[in-house]
Amino acid sequence: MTKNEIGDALLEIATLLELKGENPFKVRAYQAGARALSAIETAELERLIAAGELKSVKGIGDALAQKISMLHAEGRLAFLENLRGSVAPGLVELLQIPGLGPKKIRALHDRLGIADVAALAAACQDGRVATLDGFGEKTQEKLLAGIRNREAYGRRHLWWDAAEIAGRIVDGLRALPAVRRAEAAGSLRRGLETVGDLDFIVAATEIAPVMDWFVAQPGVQEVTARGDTKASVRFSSGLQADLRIVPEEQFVFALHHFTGSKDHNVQVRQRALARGLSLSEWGLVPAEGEGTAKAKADSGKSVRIESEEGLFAALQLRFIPPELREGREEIEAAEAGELPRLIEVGDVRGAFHNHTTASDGRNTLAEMAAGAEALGWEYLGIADHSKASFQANGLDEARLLRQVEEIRSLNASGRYRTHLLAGTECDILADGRLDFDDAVLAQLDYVVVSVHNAFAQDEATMTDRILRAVEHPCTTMLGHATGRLLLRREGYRVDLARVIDAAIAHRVVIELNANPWRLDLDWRLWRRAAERGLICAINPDAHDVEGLQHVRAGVNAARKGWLTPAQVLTTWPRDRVLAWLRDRRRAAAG
DNA sequence: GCCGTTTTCGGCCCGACTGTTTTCAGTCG
Repeated sequence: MTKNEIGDALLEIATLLELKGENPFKVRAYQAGARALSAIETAELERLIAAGELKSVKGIGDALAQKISMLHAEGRLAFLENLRGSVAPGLVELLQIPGLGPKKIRALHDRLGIADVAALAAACQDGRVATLDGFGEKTQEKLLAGIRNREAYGRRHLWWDAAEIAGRIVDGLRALPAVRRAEAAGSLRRGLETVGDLDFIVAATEIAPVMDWFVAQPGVQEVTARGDTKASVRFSSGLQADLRIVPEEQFVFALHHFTGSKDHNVQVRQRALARGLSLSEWGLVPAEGEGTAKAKADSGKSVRIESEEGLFAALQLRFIPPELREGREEIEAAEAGELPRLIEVGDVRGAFHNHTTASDGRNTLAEMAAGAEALGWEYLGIADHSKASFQANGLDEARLLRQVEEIRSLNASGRYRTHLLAGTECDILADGRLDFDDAVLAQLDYVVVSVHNAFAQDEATMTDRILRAVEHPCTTMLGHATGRLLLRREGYRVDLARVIDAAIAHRVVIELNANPWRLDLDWRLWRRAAERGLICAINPDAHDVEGLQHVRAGVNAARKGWLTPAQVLTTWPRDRVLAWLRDRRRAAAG
C-alpha cells in the first residue's frame, strides 16, 4: 500500500471507532497518526519501516507502528476488516447527513434500530425520532430536510467524476472496429459543474457490436433500455449513461443537438428557420416542402456537413465552443465575431492556493514543488491554513515564518525549476479581522483570505466581514468566495455584487477555486465581473500532488465564464506575476 | 492510542453555534 492509502486506512479506522462509540482520544490518535504519516516523505517512511523505527515518529506508538507496517507489507489488516464487519455499513453513510455525528447515530441505532438512511427517513416521518432524549421536533425536521436534499442532489454527479468515467467510455467506443466517430455530449461536454447523466453519440458501420460492448462495460449494474439505435445503462454509482448510434452523415447534427443546451438549440433553430432551413438532430434541411425533417434527412436532402464548425458556418456563425452554449448571448457574439479566445489548460503557468503537510495537505513542500515542476509550471504558491483553522492544523506565526524560510532556501537551492511563492490562506475571523498581524503578512509574497467558520452569519454581517478583509491592504486575493460545496452544502449568505465591486476597487484578485466540489466563484458571475476589471486566479486548492490536476476543472469553469488568458493571473508569465505582486506590496506598505 | 524534566497513569482538548436535557451535549469547521 502507498503512503496515502495507509493514511486513508487509518482515517477509516478512526471513523469506524467513532461510530462504535470508542474513546474519542483513541479516535484522535488514529487521525493524528494519519497526519503524522502524511508529513513523512515516502522514502523516509520506507526507511523507518525497514529499520523498525516508526515509533520514533511523534504520534505513532506501538499499535500504530504495527498496523502501518502490516498495511505497507500486506496491503490489508485483519483489525480493519473485523472493524468493518462490526459496524452496519449504512451508519457511515448517516455521517454525511448534516446534524448527525457519531453520538446521535449511535442513539438512533441503539434505541430505534436505525441502520441506514431509509430507516432514518421513516422514523422521522412517523415522529419516533422526536421522542428520543436529546432529539426534538426541530432536529427531526432538520434531519428530514437533510435527507431530502441528499436525495435530490444524489441525482446529479460532479463534472470531474463524470468526466473521468466518460473519458474511459469514449476511449472504449473509439477502439471498436465498427466505430467511425464517438463523442460525449450533454451537460458533460458543455462542462457544467454537475452532470445528471451521460450521453454518447456514435457513428458506426455496424450497430450490434457497439451495443454489446456498451451494455457489458465494467461497472454496469442494470441495462435500462436497449433498442435498435439506443441503449441506456445505470452504473453502480447511480450514474446513468445513454448511447445513440447514428449514420455517419448525421453525426454532427446529433452531436450538436444532444450537446444542447436547450436554450441554445432553440435559438440556433430559430436562426436556421430565418434562413429557410430546418435544423434537427437528423440534419439541416430546407424548411419548405412536405414531410418531417427526419424523412428529408433520410432521403438525402440534408446539407452535408462534416464538423460543428461547418454547421455553425452554414448559419453564418463562428464556431461556438460547447462551454458557451448556454443561451447567454453566445449567438449574438458569434454573429458579431466577438467570441472570446477562451483560456485553455495549456495557458496555465502556476497557482496560488495550495497546501502542504504543514497544515492539512498530504504532500510535503518538496513533493508539491516536484509536482508543479512535472506540470511545467513556472511558479507554485504555498498557502497553508492559519492558526484559527485549528481543525486544519493551521500554522501559527512561528511555524509560518519557518515555512517562509524553507521556501526561500528551496528556491535558492535551484532544486526545482518551479519558483515557490510564500503565502498563506489566512482566516477571515468572524468580525472581518485577519488571523495574522500586518507585520507577519508583510513578510509573505501574497495573502489569500478565506472564511472557514461562523458560516451561519446573516448576509449583512457576512458581507461586512468579507468586505473588511478584501479592503485590508495586505490582502492579495479572496479564496472560495461563497464556501459552497456542490451537491453537499449551499454557500454562506453574502452580497457578492458588493464583494466584487470592492475587489475591483482595491485591485484584489478573486479566486476561481478549481476543486471540483467548489468551483467557487461560480462561472455565471465571471463574464460581467471580468469585463469590469476583476482579475481571476484559477487555484486548485490542492491538498496533495494529484490535487494540482484540478486546475482542469477550474479552466473548464473559467471557459464557461467567457474568461480569456489576459483576465486570469495564473496564466501570466512568472516575471509579470512577481512584478505585479511586488507592486501590490509596495502599495500596501505605502 | 499516545505521551512523559509533574514519566507507566491520567491527561490529551479550539471556539462557536444549536437545540434541548434550563446548564450542557453534540456537531462543525
